Amino acid sequence: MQLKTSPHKQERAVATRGELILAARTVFARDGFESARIEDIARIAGKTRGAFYANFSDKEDVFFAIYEEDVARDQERISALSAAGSLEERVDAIAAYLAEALDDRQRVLLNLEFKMYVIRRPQKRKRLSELYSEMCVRCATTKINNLFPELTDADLQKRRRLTMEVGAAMEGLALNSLFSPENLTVEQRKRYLRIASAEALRSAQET
Amino acid sequence: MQLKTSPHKQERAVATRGELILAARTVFARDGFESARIEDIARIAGKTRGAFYANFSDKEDVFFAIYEEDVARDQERISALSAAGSLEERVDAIAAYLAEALDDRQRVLLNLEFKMYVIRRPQKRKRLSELYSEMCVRCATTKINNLFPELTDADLQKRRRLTMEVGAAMEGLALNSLFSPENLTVEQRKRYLRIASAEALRSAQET
Amino acid sequence: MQLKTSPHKQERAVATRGELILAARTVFARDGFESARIEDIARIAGKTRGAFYANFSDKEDVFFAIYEEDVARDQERISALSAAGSLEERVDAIAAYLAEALDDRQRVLLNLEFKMYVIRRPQKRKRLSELYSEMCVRCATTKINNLFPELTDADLQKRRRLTMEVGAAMEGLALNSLFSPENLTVEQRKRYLRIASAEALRSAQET
Amino acid sequence: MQLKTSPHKQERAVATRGELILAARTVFARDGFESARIEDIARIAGKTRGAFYANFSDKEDVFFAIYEEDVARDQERISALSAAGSLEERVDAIAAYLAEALDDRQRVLLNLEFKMYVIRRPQKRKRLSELYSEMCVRCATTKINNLFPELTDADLQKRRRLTMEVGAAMEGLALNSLFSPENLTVEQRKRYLRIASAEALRSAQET
DNA sequence: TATGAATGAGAGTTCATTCAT
DNA sequence: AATGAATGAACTCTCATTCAT
Repeated sequence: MQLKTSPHKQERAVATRGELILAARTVFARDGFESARIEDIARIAGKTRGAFYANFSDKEDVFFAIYEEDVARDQERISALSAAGSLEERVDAIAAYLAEALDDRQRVLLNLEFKMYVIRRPQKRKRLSELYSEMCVRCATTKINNLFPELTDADLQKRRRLTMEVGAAMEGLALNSLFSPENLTVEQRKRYLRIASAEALRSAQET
Repeated sequence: MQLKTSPHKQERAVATRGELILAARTVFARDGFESARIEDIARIAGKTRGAFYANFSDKEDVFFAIYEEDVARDQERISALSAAGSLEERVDAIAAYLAEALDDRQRVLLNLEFKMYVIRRPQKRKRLSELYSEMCVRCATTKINNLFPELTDADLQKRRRLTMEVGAAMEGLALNSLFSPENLTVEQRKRYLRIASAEALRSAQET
Repeated sequence: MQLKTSPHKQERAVATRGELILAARTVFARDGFESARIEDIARIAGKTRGAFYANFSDKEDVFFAIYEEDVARDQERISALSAAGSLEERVDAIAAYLAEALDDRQRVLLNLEFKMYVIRRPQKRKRLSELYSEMCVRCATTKINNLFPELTDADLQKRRRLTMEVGAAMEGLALNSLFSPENLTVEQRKRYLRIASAEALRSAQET
Repeated sequence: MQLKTSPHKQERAVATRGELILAARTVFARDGFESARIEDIARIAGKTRGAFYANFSDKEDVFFAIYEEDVARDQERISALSAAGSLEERVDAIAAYLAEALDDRQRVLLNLEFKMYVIRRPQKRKRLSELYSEMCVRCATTKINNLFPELTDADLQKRRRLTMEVGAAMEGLALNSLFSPENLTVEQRKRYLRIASAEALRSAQET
């Protein structure tokens, strides 16, 4: 009943989990949650189904683990954005980050998948409450807002709107440029992103 | 095996098909394409699986039939929009139509589902080519543009952009307000819609 | 939505269900509930797993269906026993019936299996309440007691004891003669049955 | 890799084995052989699966080890019963021992489980032959018979019958009082035990 | 056209068992 | 002797689809 196990084992276990999550990203993005097969995830990770179930309770479990990773990563990256420079420059910095995120096909598809999943299973929100509040935090109260001291604390609601609106619109553009690249180019998306950000920011400063 | 008082066979068949499509909308919107069960569709339509397979070759078949119906319906409705009035008024008319469409949860979910389906199965595009070109038409070359004679035929590309960009952004907003209604209200979406439409239109008129 | 289906289909469905139950008896008796494989049941019935699941919700479902059939059958048979003749003759009739039941290896094993199942899952009793009360009825208040008008209604408790005790003892003998036929022969069981029945009856008649 | 203060390796190994067997009793009695999970056994013993496989070759192996322990224990205890006193007193002593055994739910369930196991796997008898003959010895040729010098050696068969019949009947009563305690109380079982023992003994003395 | 019994491939999940440490 | 990560066979159950009627 020793809880201390050899470092090798622990390392191996962590590595396996990481490989499985990585593989799961590929498969969920490629096939969608429903069509994703555990066996595919395991095989891509170079493991078997058994290894999968040793690390996750079920398919939903990895799915959420991916989301957790993404939330953590985004928060870190956004925190790292510089708060220095003119308003213009800071808008640029965020726009660049968003543009990068939107260029990541896998990331966009996983986000869409996750949102559809939650929309269809409102009862899962309870279990997701932690993740969900993290997401809200990420959207509204993270460092992103510190980038804009022009918006006082009293404007929390507005900052939320700002973030959500621009993010949402961009997601729609990303989805549709995957759906129909001929009609909605990456260039257009970038242009729109700049316009929308500026507009949203401007409107948030009103009143 | 007497047929009762019901009308001609053909009429009944058409009615059955319609009822099945209606039921399929409900089920696809509720469960998503993969999780949708043929039996549920049939039951909601008051039929059995047999009736389903008498009318559609498979699950994908109804799915596309729904899309066809939607494309046709949108074209009709948009054609019916008045081309009279000031630019402002015409923007209003379209915005009102879009707002209505975005308020229809089922419609939004079906659209998302369809797009995800196509994104994941690029090879299906060939089979979808007819539908797909219809969709492009709907997006760019339909009567919607006739509403704006200010934009000359030479600006076809710009008109495309106009439609796609605004539509895509709105879809993103719709998705996210389903995902997180607390953070993105219908009111916000409507406000954003007006701003984005005007901006897009303005940018389309440049040069 | 006609509920009336062709007689052929109905007949076929009923026949299939019957064949599956029959096969399930064989498999449950041979392998026990846990080890019984649905596929074996289906194959022995000449069907596939799908047919099984069209007729039963799960493994437990057939298991209980078998029990229901057995309860019904026993009640019928016992009702048919003649209430005429001397006490001796009536004891003989019941003893003969019990002896027959105990000679049926499959029946004994299924009964044991069912009892073990319930013992280990007390929470299942709620769902089993109907079956369970039927069983009690079968044990205590059925026609079996009418065979012995010597025991007045006031002695219901005693009649219960009579039935349960003898039945239980016999089940133990049946189990052990399956377990160790060399040490406990059928002959012995029959002799013991007569003795125990008479003794139980005698003791039941005592004040 | 220093070994702590614990005693010799061998002693630890014996202790581990004992703890595992103890845990296995709990789990087999609770879940049955098929449903019993090695992991549960190990966890209850405060060990891991590895410890289990270091001590037993497989699940069947512990199962039989339990049986061996039980056989040994019963023989010891029965040997310890006093052969002094009147016939009546000696019957009482044995009846008391049986009553105690039947009150032990775990013991009863394990016994039933073991018997069902063997009934279903006649081929296993070969491997079980040692155990099996031990069991027969326990049933017929142990000290239990020495308690009754009234029964001469010539009556070995009868003594066997005596033991088996009463034991079997009692097991049936025990099973059914677990299955349906409302209908078959412990009191009844005890009463029946006395009657059956006396009757069996009497019949063994005949001729 | 419509029925619904039946098929059977396929997926998720469990768990006895192995093996490197 | 003991650990626990990993294996992989086996099993239950689901459901799109077929087909005789």
